[in-house]
Amino acid sequence: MPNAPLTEATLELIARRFRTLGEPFRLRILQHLEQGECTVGELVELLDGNQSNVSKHLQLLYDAGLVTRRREGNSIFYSIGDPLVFKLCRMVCQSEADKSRRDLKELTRPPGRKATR
Amino acid sequence: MPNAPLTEATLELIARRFRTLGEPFRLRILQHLEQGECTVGELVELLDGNQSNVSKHLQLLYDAGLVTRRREGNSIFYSIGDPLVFKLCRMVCQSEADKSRRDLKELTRPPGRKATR
DNA sequence: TGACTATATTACCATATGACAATATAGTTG
DNA sequence: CAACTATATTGTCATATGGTAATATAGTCA
Repeated sequence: MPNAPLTEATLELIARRFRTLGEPFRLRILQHLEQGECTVGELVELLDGNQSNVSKHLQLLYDAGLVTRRREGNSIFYSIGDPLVFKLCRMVCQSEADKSRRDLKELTRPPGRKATR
Repeated sequence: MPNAPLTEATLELIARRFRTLGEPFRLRILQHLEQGECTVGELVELLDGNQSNVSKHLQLLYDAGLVTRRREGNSIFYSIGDPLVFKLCRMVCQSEADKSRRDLKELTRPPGRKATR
C-alpha cells in the first residue's frame, strides 16, 4: 500500500481485484491462458467445466481487466490481459512457502522454550 | 505463477490468500497496522467498527498469517505479520491506475477508428 | 431463410460470508 | 471471590457467490 492512506473507493477497487483472484477455478483458467490464448470451448474441455460456468468466470475476469478477448468467426479467444497476475501469484506462493517453513520449524523445535501463545 | 502448473491444493491456498485480502474492511485494518501495532479496541475505535466484527476479521487475518499478535495484560496487540501485503496492494494499485489510463485513452480517442470491442 | 455451432445470459438452488447482538472467556483489581 | 475490562465465540439474518440447467444471442453455412 502506498504511504498515503487509501480512500474508501480505492480500497474497494483493490479488494475487488483480490476477490477476483480468490477463486481456484479462475486461477486455473489464468494458468491455462498463460500458455497462450484459448477459446471458451477449449477451456471448458481442458478444465472439465460447465460451459456456462466457465463463461461466467471469464466474464468476471474480463470485467476485472485480467483477460482480453477477440472474436474469430464463431469462437471467442481469451488471453491474459494483465501479466501482473502471475507476479502476484508467485509472490503469494513465496510467502506461503516461507510461512510453511516457519510453521515447520516451530513444530519441530525442541520443547521447553516459551511458545508464542 | 511459476512455470510449472500448480497443483489443485496450491491453487486453493493462493486463492484463499487472495480472498482474505478481498475485503475492504480487512485492508483498512492492515493499513492501520502498517503504522504500528494496535489493540483490538483501538482498531474498533479507529475504524468505527463493531467489536465482534473487528475481532472476527482479525482472526481471519491471523489464521492467514497476515498479522501477528501478543497479549499484554488484558489487551491483545496485533501487528503486521507479512509485509508482502503492502507490496501486493501497491502492485494492484499500479495496475488499476494503468487500466484507468488505458480506459481514459480509449474513451477520449477520436472516433472513426475500429474499436477493439 | 433454416439448421447448426459457440458463447453469453438468465433463473434457481445451495453454500459462504459479513454485520451485529448476545454470550463466553481470560485477565486484572479490589 | 466478585466486579470489571478486553477480546473471542456463537447464533442469526441478509446478501453474495458458485454451480448448473435452460434459454438467448451471434455468427456460420447450406
